[in-house]
Amino acid sequence: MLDIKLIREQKDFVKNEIAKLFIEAPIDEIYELDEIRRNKLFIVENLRNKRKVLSAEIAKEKDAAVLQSKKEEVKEINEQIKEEEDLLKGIEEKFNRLMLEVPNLPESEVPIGKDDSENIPVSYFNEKKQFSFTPTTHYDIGEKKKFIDFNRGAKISGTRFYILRNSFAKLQRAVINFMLDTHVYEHGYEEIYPPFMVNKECLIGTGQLPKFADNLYMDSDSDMWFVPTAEVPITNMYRNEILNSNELPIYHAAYTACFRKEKMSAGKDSRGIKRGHQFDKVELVKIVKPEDAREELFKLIADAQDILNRLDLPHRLVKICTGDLSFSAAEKYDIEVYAPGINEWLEVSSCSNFNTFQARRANIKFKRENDSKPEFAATLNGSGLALPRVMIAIIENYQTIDGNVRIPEALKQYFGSEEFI
RNA sequence: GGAGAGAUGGCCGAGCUGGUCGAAGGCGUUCGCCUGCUAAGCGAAUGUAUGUUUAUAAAGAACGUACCGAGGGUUCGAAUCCCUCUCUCUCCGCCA
Repeated sequence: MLDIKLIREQKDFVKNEIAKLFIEAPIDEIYELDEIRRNKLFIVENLRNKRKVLSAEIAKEKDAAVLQSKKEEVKEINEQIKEEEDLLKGIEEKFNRLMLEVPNLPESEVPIGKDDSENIPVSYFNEKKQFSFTPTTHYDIGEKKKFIDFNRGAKISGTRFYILRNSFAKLQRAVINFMLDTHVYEHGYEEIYPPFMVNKECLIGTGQLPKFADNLYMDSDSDMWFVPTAEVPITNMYRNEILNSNELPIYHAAYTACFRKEKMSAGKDSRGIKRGHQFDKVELVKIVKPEDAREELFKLIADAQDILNRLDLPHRLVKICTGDLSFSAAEKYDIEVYAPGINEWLEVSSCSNFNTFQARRANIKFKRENDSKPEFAATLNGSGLALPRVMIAIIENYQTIDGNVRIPEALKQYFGSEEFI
């Protein structure tokens, strides 16, 4: 959520910034509604004050006739209050609804661009591997060795579900442990195991709702929503809290399964394990002082990249342009790993700085000093990393000519004496 | 799932026979005094959000409104009474 004062005082600037995102937002409407809202609030508050004063007089009034007339007077005021309050409530509901639909403003460093075709790969890491044979895909290897069971996955759960078996299941578990261990022991994150289901407030807090409900699974009679990413439970741990500045920065790393309907990408990426309704992910979340947000973003990106470096996987960093920024993000970088079998750059991480946008929605504040005014904190997050695509990259990059997969050096400690799977 | 108890400010904890209660008291924190140093002692300050007016380079100031788990109701007036919901604790049942 944006600061209403920013819209109130610099409406044209806000409109200009949002134009860079190539989407529409009802800024003019909000601006007008804000003024109407404040006028109405003023009226209501004055009426309430009148009532309060009269009530205090009634408490002291001795004369029965005067008492009665004052009571009547308050009753009339109450009717007015009721009327005005109803109007105010309607105005505020609309105002809040519109405010929740306004996206975050981009950082000035974000390149202007219409859509993902204008994202900019800024740097490349680790050489692509040279193969003496034509590398095949992870799904061919997986099916041949019976380590991925697509048919049974579809049988028990439907399309876009698969079953990992045997060595691939073990590999995935090893990668999860490896990533968590690295972030927790090497990068200084606190490990978190959160619920995989959350209430609606959380999803509003981090910005998935109200706009993106169609990508979320939920239990309709208990207001329980499956998390689409650990960002949601982790960031919302601090919802409605005022943190001490000595608690900042907060670094959290969490493994969760993630659930997404992926309706909008129907038909896309249907082959393999690249895009499913359920996938595992290790997520990094930071809560920091606003002035530190950008610097923390680059540190977070480095932490995520470190996983790929330790696995010796070729990857690149892509700067996301304004038109491809997600709703809540002010600045975003994707990390894409190269998979030689399917010959694609796969997004394994999306690292975003939200500035105070999510904190405003989730009401996450901090105090600089004991006696200073609470301020909104900045939040950031990034995958560190998304499992299926790291699996694809490992399988396809480490495949051997005889159809096996060599276990990467960094993962050996998670296996016994095995060299290949 | 059944029975009962509870939810108050950073924390603890009064108030709950309705009326200067945004809320006693204590602890904590901050500032000042005192003091070889520290501790103790003494004094003062110390919730959040928002509106109006005013002011500034900023910060602010004055006044108002809302908030005692959430939402509704009764009343001239609700932390206090009534209803619904959520959560916590205790006991019983069930269970990975």
